[in-house]
Amino acid sequence: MAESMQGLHRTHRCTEVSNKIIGEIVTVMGWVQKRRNLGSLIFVDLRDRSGLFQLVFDENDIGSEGFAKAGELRSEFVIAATGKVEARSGAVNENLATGDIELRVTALRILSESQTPPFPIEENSATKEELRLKYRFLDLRRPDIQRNLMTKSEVAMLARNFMAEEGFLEIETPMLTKSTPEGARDYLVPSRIHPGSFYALPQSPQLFKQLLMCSGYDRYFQIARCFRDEDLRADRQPEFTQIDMELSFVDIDDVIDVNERLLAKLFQEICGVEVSLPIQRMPYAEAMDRFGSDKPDLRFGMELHNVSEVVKSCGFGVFTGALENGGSVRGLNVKGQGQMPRKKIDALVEFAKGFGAKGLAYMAIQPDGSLKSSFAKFMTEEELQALIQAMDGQPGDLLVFAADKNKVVFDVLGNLRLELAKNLGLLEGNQEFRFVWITEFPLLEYSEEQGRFVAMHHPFTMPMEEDLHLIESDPGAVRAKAYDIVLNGCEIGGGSVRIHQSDIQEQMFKALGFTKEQAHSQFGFLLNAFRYGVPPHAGLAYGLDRLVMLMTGADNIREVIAFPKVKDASCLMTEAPGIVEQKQLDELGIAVPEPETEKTE
RNA sequence: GGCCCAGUGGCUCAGUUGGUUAGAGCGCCGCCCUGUCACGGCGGAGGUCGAGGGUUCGAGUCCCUUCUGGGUCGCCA
Repeated sequence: MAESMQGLHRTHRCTEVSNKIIGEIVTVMGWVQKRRNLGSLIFVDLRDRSGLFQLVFDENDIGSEGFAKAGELRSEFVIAATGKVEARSGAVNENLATGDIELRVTALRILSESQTPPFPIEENSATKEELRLKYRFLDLRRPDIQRNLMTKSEVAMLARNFMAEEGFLEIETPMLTKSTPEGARDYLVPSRIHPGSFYALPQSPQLFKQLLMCSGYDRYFQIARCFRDEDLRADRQPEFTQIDMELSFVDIDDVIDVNERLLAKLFQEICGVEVSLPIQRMPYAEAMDRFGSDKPDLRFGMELHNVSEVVKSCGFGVFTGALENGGSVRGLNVKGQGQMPRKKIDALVEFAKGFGAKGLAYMAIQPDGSLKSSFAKFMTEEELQALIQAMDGQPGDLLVFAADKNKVVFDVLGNLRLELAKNLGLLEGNQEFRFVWITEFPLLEYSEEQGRFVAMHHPFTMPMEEDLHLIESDPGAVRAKAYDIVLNGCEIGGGSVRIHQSDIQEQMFKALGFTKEQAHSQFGFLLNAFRYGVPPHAGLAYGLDRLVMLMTGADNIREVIAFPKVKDASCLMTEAPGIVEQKQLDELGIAVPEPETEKTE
């Protein structure tokens, strides 16, 4: 039944036809969005990636055979229609870019028929994501997803052009590379030729781009696919794309400068937003202190107050206990929420417990100045008043406090701050794009699990010169020449100046508890390269998917990835990952344990 | 691995304290219709209520287990 398109040539996409070419004969091809059959007159909305265009079928124009064919059209049939562009004789459709014109069809070909799709192909789909992803090829026909992917393409194109103009070279790095145990879990690829040996898919091109600097390429960039075998989130997929760059003979300010101009360009072109430069910078310690987060959302206030000093000798054991254990007591002033019902406050306490808090102390200042509080009975009136003053509390405010180790306090209040902003609708209708560079990250953080310091960024991050002397005496206090670019509370990129001096690199490995042998077995090729003349270098990488997610206002990363994985890292459409044939396993020298059989108890 | 939410015709949902034959809108199929664009009119088909087990005279509804999808904590240098 499907017809050939032989002899036909598409002259226009749907919305490329305009009222400027009324009277011309055009051929359009696309999918049937909707048919409206009035008996002796049939309207069809034709869809392609550009939009919709109305076709009119009248037996007087197309003949009885053609008209009968038009009567058979159904949703998602692929057709070619040739005819004359006309101004609409009926009403104009204001909702359509092509709403004032239509095509009077004189020839129709059905290029492909379609079954009725399992869900409607339309904007703002209400369909369950599970079904959309199983039929992703249909879901991808929807205009909103098409716009997202077109935006992503545009961002990549703009970035490429910008980088080229700035003298960056686009150079590919391997997908089959070596596993390094630091960092995220690797996806492994077995080697057929070396049974028992494995490649790893790159978590980022980090080491290769540093080697390119050693090789004199000066300024490198790549739009690079990266892989991390960790659990998924709304903004995390196991494979994702970075805009990755590295520059030689630069320090922090040089990297920040070129990236601010890149961001300004992207947001100007894509979102029509003027990013005022320079972008604010905030040291990590300040971000934690004020917002409890290293990716603060600066679109609203509700900053943390450190009240440790005020409560250090009060009668409330939870507060003083936290301080005695080296922690702190900090609070949020939730303005005007002093009347929040107990039920909602309890929900906040539960929320806080999800981040490791043992509880959440609160104090609701009633409009008449009286207090409803979970801990007032442990404090004197003077202590309470001092605390309220330290929190800038006014009648009608709700004060919430976390007392614990600093990590927990920041975690709890940082997330509570975001949760409250969401609950109270503080960001509703906010169109702002609020950027901030977070700088001076700690170089190392102590891992309880591993019983040693681990690199916060990676082991090649340059310590700040003024902190170098602390690397042995107080490793946790050393700050790094690392920076993240944060947009509206979302980390969209990050990078660092790298170590290019072998003595500092050795100190770093020592601080990480690596022996020379371990360092060499893992990163020998890089350390080797560094013996042959290495320029000072630094770099940065953006999460392209996250960036586009924010630009398009999508609420999860799957909306900007053509073929994403679901929560358990499988693909509902292809059903990957899948079982492979024994022959393949044998060739790779891989033995797979029998699936566990039903336990009999 | 933990916690939370959801699952009822193709799609989106409603379904009361457990009580006849499980409903609606859209879609789909057929007939009619010359200016529709959420076309309209008439008629029709379509459901093991995610699965299994239990309680009960009786389960979409209550209990247990499990599957699927989502969110999140852990994890993500």
